[in-house]
Order: sequence, then C-alpha cells, then structure tokens
Amino acid sequence: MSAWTPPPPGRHVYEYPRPAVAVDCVVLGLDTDDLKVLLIRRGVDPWKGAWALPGGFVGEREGLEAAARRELVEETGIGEVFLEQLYTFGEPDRDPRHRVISVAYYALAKLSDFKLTAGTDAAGAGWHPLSKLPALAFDHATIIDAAVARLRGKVRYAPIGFELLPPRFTLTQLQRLYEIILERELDKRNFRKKILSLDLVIETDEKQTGVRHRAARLYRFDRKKYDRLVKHGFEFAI
Amino acid sequence: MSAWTPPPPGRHVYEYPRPAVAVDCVVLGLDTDDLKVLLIRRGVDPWKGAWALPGGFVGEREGLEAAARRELVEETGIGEVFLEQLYTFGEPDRDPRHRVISVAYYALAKLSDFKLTAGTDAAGAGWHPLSKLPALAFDHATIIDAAVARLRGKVRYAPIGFELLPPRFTLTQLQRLYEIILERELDKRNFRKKILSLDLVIETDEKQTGVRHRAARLYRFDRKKYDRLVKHGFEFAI
DNA sequence: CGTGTTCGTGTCCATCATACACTTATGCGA
DNA sequence: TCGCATAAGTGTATGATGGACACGAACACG
Repeated sequence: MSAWTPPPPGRHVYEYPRPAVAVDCVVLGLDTDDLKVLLIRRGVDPWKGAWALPGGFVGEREGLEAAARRELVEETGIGEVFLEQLYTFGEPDRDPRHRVISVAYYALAKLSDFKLTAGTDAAGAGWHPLSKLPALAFDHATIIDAAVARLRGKVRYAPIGFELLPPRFTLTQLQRLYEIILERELDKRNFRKKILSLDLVIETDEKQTGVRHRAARLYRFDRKKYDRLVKHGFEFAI
Repeated sequence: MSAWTPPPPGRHVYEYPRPAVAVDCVVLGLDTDDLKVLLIRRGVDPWKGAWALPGGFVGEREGLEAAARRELVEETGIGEVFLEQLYTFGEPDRDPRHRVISVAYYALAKLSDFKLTAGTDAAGAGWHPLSKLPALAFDHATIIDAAVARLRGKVRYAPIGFELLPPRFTLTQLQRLYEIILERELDKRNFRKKILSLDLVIETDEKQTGVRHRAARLYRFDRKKYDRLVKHGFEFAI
C-alpha cells in the first residue's frame, strides 16, 4: 500500500490480493403491458452461452458510472439514459473462478428507442419480460430483483417513471406505466386528478394520430420545474 | 480472516490493473440533542493525523458486510449494530496515491453502549456532532452527507430509528429522535397518536426513575411484529 | 350514418393530518 | 409538608387528501 513501484510491462503486481471490480447494468424498459430487462448472451466462460446483464470490468482510471455507461454503449448501443447506482454485490463466491465485486447500476430506457429483436442484434442482446426470465449467469437474477424493488419503491416519491416514456405521452400511457410498475390497477379519474395537481406535466396542443378512437391529448414532463422543486427540498408522493 | 498472514511482497500479479477495494462505515449515534458520527484519527499516510471514517480493505475471501463489521470491531469496539450498505464511491482520484474503491456502510448505534471520550480511546476514536465536523480525510465528508440523507429518507417509512434508542424508552425520547433526524418540531399529541396507532411499540409497566418530574412510562419496540408485517408487504409512514 | 373504442370529466364520503391547552404526577427545597 | 418547577399524558374540531363511482364526447372505419 505504501511504497508503490510501477509494475513490469503487461503485469500488475500488488502487495496484497485484490478482487476484480466490475459494473453490471439492469436496463429496464416498458413494453405494452410489462416491464422488460435487457440481457446479453455471454460469449465467454464462465457461464458461456447463458444470459447475463450487460457489464464488465472497470478501467484503471475510469469512474464507476462512466464504466457502466461505457459498457452499455459497447454491448447494447444504449446511451443517454437515466442511470443510477443500485447496490454493490461482493459475496466471495459469486464468481466461480476468482473474486469479483460488482457495482450494479439500474437504467430506465424507452423501449421504442432501442428496438432489439431478441437474438438477432449485436452479440445477442434482447429484451426479456420480468415475468419469464431465462436462467441467468452468476447472481444476476438477484441483481434484477433488487433493481425492480428499487424502481417500485422510488417511483412512488420521485417521478422517474417519465424516463420510460417517449417525450410526448398521453395520461393513459402514464397511468399504464404506474400500473405495470406498482402491479395494481389505478382509478382513471383519481390518477389524472393527482398527476395534474402535482403540476409536473405540461399539456401540449398535440394529439394522438392514427388511432381509430377519440385522440388523446399529449403531455410532456416538465423537467425544469421538477429540478427546481427538488432543489428546494420539495417532496412528492404518487 | 482470522489466521491471515500477509503474503510475501510481490506475490499478487494480475494481467489487468485492479483497484483496491475498501469499506468505510458511517456510525451514527444519538446524543441528547443532536446526531453524532464516530470518527477515528488516521495513524498512517495519506491524511495521517486527519479524522476519518472507520474502515479498511476487504479481505481476500471476505464478504463486504463482513469486512465492514470486522473493521468496526477492530477500530472502535462496536459490534452487533444495525448496518446497511449505503453507496459505493469510486471516483478515480478520491485517494491521492492509488485507485481505491470504497463500499460505504452506515450503522446506527446507541451512544450509551459506546461511551468513547474523544481522543482517549483506542487509536483516538470519538463522537463528533454532525453540525461541526472537523476536516476529514479523502471524500469522507461526502460519504457522511450521503448517510445522513439516507437516514432522513428511510426513517419516514421504516422504523429504523429504534436502533438509536436504548431497549426501553419513553415516547418523548422517541419523539425527540424524530425531531433531531427530521430537523423539525413535532406535535406531542399527534406524534403519540400516530406512533401508538402503528402498534409497533409495546407499553411496559416500568417507569422512568430519578427524574424530578412526573415519571414517563417506558415502551419497547415490537421487533417481532415489525418483521412479520414487513414479510407481508405492509407499509408504514411516520 | 351507425358502431366500436377510448377520451375526458365531478361529486360524495371516509380517512387522515394538523392545530391547539390543561390536568396529573413527581422531586426538590423552603 | 407544602408549594414550585418540570415534564407527562390526554381529546376535539377543522381542513386536506384519498378512493369509489358512470356517462357523454370525439374520432375512425365500414
């Protein structure tokens, strides 16, 4: 720890053993009526061929969140998403070969922006409904559970749900989103009353097109107002 | 972990560079009318002589929480406390000499159980009020801020506050605790109504002694009931 | 122009949150 | 022992919020 000298080229030598440090990303996306998670097929051992979370090792001089974003782009093409640290998993035996500590992140992505068809895309990335996940590598099932639990908890007092919707959305879409995340039905009139009273969505003068019923009005999220309120310690609950 | 001996220098060679992984603990305790945090004086460089959070490097085959508990006992004598993972700090430059990723934990301890007098105890551990912290090593001030924010958020929907009180407490002590954590005054009657309606505290038939005013009834936290409710997905709010 | 489908809207009631003040119990000292 | 100082313990009234509930309006399509 104290007297550090540069290692010989291509080798890194330490006085004490060090675990490897990785990041893993749970990317959640909203489909018509369920939440999906983005998985990739592992191309290398261990767990070669199994489905796993996108992720990888942290670079020598790279921040943790930076590493998570880099891996997301490299493995799935997804950039510019809401990303937040979730939990760090470090049980000694979570990787069968050597000690790996994984800092997990969770991300919320608009499915529409990233239409991967399962199995066809880059190295086999695909969206999988949470209700029927395939067998997963390592402890990745646990990590997904933790991410969903966090989302469910957080969505009730912070408007992060908007990250899962397109920039313009109908109130019915927003309600559906909450119903899917919270796993219960909500009353339409009460929901609209509540959401509009929070004053965080702005009515646009656009409407849905191409639907064979009365077109719904489109709204957008007022992020500036939200940021201002948060800065002043304001609290919500949905 | 117990019979661990340092390997000969230079034994640990890796193909890729690896950051060191540490744990740091923010131990919060309740004093008469403020929250305090437990700090130790660093005996080694970097930041030798500065105040810092108790913590240290994770053992080769040691879980993260296990490492946090071990360091707490070693550096402060505190065992058997509420301990929960907080956040992982990994900016490349948070340690001036080499890359260290730190998994932060926060703990809640009853001050009465651990009466350290500042500066006298093992290697100089001491309780410091949050309102006037000394200069701290590394990014430890940031870590403390995160822990306090987490406590403030969590105390509103989970009864973790009880961890800061002795096994038998008066409702006024409990109210004071909430006032200190939430930084606002609460109405006595409303607070009691609320707490008693949650049905998580049990009236004992003991009373305060040695006070020069009407003795208050002592209560205890019903942990069994709480655990049962949590298991069934019950929710609180205080 | 009729039919199918979703949009958009208001009221009533129960529950909960908040504001607010006096009597009771105890220890201590005069 | 009596009074004083101090904190304990208790109820009600009012406003705010949450939840149940049903129907006419708009639009596409055949």
